[in-house]
Order: sequence, then structure tokens, then C-alpha cells
Amino acid sequence: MANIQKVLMEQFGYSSFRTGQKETIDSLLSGQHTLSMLPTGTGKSLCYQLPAYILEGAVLIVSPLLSLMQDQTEQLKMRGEKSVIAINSFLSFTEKRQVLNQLQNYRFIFMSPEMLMSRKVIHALKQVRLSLFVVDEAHCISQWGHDFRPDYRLLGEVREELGQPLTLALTATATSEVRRDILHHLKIEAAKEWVFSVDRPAIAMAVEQLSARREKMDRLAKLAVSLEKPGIIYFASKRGAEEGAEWLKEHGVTRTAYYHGGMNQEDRILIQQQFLRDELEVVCATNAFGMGVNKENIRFVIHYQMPSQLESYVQEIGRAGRDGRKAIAVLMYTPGDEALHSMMAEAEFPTDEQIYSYFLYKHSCSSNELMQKLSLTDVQYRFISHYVKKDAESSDEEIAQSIICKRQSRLEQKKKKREVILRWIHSNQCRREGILEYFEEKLDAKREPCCDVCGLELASYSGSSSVQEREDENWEVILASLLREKG
DNA sequence: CGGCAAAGTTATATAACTTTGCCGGTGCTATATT
Repeated sequence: MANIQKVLMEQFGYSSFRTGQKETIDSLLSGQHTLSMLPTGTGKSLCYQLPAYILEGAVLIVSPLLSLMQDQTEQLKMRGEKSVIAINSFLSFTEKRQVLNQLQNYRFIFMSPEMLMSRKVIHALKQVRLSLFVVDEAHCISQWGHDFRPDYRLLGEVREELGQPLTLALTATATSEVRRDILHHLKIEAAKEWVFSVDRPAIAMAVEQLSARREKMDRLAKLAVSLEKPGIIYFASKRGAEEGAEWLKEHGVTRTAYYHGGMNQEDRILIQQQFLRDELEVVCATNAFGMGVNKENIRFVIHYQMPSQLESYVQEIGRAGRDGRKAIAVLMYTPGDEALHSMMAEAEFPTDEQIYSYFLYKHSCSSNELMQKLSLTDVQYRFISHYVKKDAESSDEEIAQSIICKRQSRLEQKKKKREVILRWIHSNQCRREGILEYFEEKLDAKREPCCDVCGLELASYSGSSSVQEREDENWEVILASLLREKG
């Protein structure tokens, strides 16, 4: 077997491995399917990049976002690796055909799960020797595969068709239940699992319960002004993110922008770039912002509303303090936050009526006509058609019933996840301990500073520049905030 | 479900109240049209 230490030095210029990298690579090289849960920002991509220089054949990487594929391919090219390709909608029809005809020329092939549903793509991949099948951000299988992006849950079928290649699933946050779900959908019977702690000692946590909108916005402005920056503020809605950014600018945090999925691609890239280059101090965002934001010095993450589940919360606050310096996560909870999530979950699925009408009209209408006629969103439409395709044998009535069943069970699962985070919010237990418990871990030693329950001093997270900024504010704002402090 | 703004209603002419209507996240790809 090749000396992986030597490859690490020659190909990557590192002299030592970081947490979990060596373990993951060793188990892959011994031929075991591997699921690795590694802390954020510890170089997960090395886990498939290094074996690519030892194993025979190409590495296929399934990636959830176009921007992630772009980042990874650029990173590889910068290192001098030329045989890299991302097969996605950025390629023209002719480019795509060319690439598929010469797939054996590439060492690294990046693709979305949707692209893997194409017969042409599968056909081309079958002609190539695959050394490794990688699923990056593998929690997406469980988080999105059931409804939002159903092609994620068909990756197991793809793997089978490609002859069960050696597989690596990478993620930063997954409970044991989610890890089971990942392996199940990949149709992997036995895998070596490397699970490292989700605890991030550098990140302190605080939960604040606030009532009305006014009180909440005031508190937000105060936090954003005083806390050391840069920081991210998560909102549950696009409009909230936009209004939040506007509000903070009015309160003197001028280098603020908003970010959400409703913006065009160029603006999104621009904001992310500006934030990475420290040209922006604060980004007010929906959960669209995050994956692929590799920034070392984020000092705070605020949640303006409760997230939909504890896993998302851990992922989102995990973007802070990657440099190891202390950072703070503040969750601003208002009773009723949960209603928004339950609403959105409901809206994601078709109603009974829509499901039955689908079967009534499916023979006489095109898919576009169906969507229009039944006013189905594309997510709802895909949810139905996914099960129709999957279960071609059964009668319409049976399929309709199974779709309704699936919807109910998904809604219940999401509700359970909401209940978990609500219990955590209302609990008097140490926040860190609560999170670790959910991930079936034990806290080995008390962290200092830890969380609001353990007696956290938020004042120690003030930025050094905040005094200056305060002088720049107008007297009305200062007076208002003084009055609030008294009240 | 619930927050909020705009429209409507009231007792008496502008401010305070009630009702109504609206809105709410995550992303891939293919295909047709400019």
C-alpha cells in the first residue's frame, strides 16, 4: 500500500492530518464503505482527494450545490490538478456530450443527484472505472431526500447500477438516526463509521425569550451594534432578512447586506464574496446562506427566530469561530416561532384534494397543465410524481393512499424535530449538554464560557470598535437605547 | 397559525377601534423563447 503520509506531503504539502482524516482514508483504503462525521472546517475534501491519488480510477463526488462544485473544482485546479470536471447545467449541450464521451480522462467528477438521474450520464459512468463514490454533505439525503429533492433518496439505486462502488459519505452533523437513514438510502449494508463530537468549545450559546416584534427588533439592533463582528443573522423568511438588514443599517451597522434564495445568482455570489473578503460585517440571511461559507473569523451567529430543528441550529451556529477564537450564538425565541415552520411544512406537501385530482387529470394534461390546474408548486408536484414513478405497479387509488401516508409521516417527523428544539429552548439544562445529549454524546469537561444557563457574560463579546460606532450614532438612537436599558 | 398592514367602522370630524386579507425556506435541470 502506498504511503499516505508521502502522498499528503507531495500532493497537498501538509505534514500531518487533521481530526478524522487519517481514520477515514485508512478505512477507505482497506476497502470499507465509510461514513465520516467530521467537525466543520477540518478539511473533509481531503478524505476523498487523497485516495484519488492512490486508488485506480475516477472519483465521483455527489454535491448538493452548484456553488459548492465550483469551489471544489477551483480549489483542485489551483493546486494544479487539471483532470477535474463538474457536470451540471453550466455546461452547454455540446460540452456535456463531449465530456461524457471522454469521462475516462477525469480523476474528479462532480455532479448533483439530479444529474445522476439521467440515463445518458449513467451510461457514460458505467464505461468508466470508478474508484470511489462520494456523497458530500450527506445529511442532505435525510434532510432533503424525503421531499424537497427526492432524487437524493434514489442515490442507492444509482450506486447499485454502477456496481456498488466503494463509497464515502461525509457530513458534519448527523444524529445516529440520520446516519442510519443515509446508509439505508445509499443501500449500504455495512459501513465503517467515524463519528467525531459535534461540540464546538469556542462557541458559547445563549437563548433569549422575547415577546413583541418591537422588543425583538430593538434587541437585535443592540446585539448587532455591540457584538464583535463579522456575524450572520438568520431569519425564517426572506422578507424578514431584507427588513432586518435595512433596520441594522438605520442603526449604524452600515456594512450589512441580506441574502436569500429569491435573489439572482450574481447577487448571491457577490454578497458571499464580499462577506468572505470582510467587506461586509453582517449578513441577514435565510437558511439558504451557509453551505460553502468557509470563513474563519465569524464572531457571532444570531437566530432571529427559532430554526426548524436542532440539527439545522448546530449546522448554522457551527459557521462561527472556526479559527478557534471565541464566538457567540444567540437564539432569540418568540412564542409562536414554531407556527411558521409548521405552516411551511404543511405548504410543502400536496393536499388530499390535489393528490386525487392529479390522478383524475394525469392522462389528459401535460405536467405543466397539471401544475397550473391544481396550483401545485414544483416541490408538491415532484413529491407526487416521485411516488407515481416509483410504484408503477399499483392502482391510482393505492398510490394516492401511499402518498397521503408518506405526507403524514413526514409531517409528524418534522413536528417531532420541532418539539425537540422547543424542549431544548425551554429547558434549564446546560445548552451544550442538551445538544450533546441529542447527538448521543457526553460532555467530557465543562467548557468556559459555556451558555446562558451556566452563567454567560454577553458583555465580553463586545467588539473593540463598538465604542467608536456608538459615537457615530445619532443622539436619538443613543437616548432610546439608554431608556431601554433602564426599563 | 399568527403577525401585521391596510381598509373599514365608529362616535362625532380626527383618532381609536375592529375587520379583512395576505404572507411564509431550502435547488437542481430542461426546454422554449429572446
